[in-house]
Amino acid sequence: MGGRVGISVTLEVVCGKWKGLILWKLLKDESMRFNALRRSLDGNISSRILARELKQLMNDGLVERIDHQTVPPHVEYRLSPYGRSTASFLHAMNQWGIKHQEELEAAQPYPDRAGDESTS
Amino acid sequence: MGGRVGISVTLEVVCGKWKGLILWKLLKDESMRFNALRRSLDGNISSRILARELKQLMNDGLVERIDHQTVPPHVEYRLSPYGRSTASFLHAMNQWGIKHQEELEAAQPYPDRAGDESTS
DNA sequence: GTTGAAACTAACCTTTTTGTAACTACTTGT
DNA sequence: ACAAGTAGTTACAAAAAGGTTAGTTTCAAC
Repeated sequence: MGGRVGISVTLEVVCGKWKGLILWKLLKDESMRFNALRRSLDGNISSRILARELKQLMNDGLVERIDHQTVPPHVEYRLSPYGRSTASFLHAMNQWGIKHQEELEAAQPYPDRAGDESTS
Repeated sequence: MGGRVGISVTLEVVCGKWKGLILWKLLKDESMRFNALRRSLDGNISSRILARELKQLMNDGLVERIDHQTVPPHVEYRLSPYGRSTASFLHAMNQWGIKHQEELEAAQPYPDRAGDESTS
């Protein structure tokens, strides 16, 4: 036994291709509309995925949804006060990521992240 | 444009079901043998997966493999000096995870992390 | 002399995650 | 009238991640 530590909880919340980026974006931009957020994320997250990610983040109490109840819909997403507490580790992760990228570029000519394919 | 930030790099390195736990374990235990590490991780990571995770972590320069070259094999894994720098965000993630778990338990009677299934 | 442990690897399979395309209702701009 | 934008949803498909079983080599214990 030694698995159920804080780390695993945090990873469940933040892991995946988009969650971290969404939180990071909302941490900087205060509040964003659905499609604006969508377009800001590298341009290629589908609405289906974004909707689901946001739903999960709301479920975890990190993101709030403000529906302005207008007829061409106007909905905004923002971090909850608690959601903003993720800044504690997101900043650290961001710092490290920047450093790590430099390390990798300096050390490895071939950024080979395969690790499973045949090398014969 | 706005995707390729430090966060995404860090998530690529640390994400998934096991990487974070492996780093966390090696951060505390200094050096571990393959099967000892395996058994310490909740008991149910397969050797195939552990081998692959370690390979990727080595590829990223975070973990070192020390092969004692004995005939019933004896191999140890440990964090590289650089690997130990992940402590900067792993500690923060761990802290937050512990807090978050308390928040969830206090707030939500049903820990429903589904978010995709039919609700009809 | 069969069993078990060491550190893996290969073939195969299942589950989870992510993505695509089309479509909803309603309104504004052309 | 017709296209486009708003915030999504549904059905379907692909890819990635994770897991199972068995097998390798050599020695030490029973």
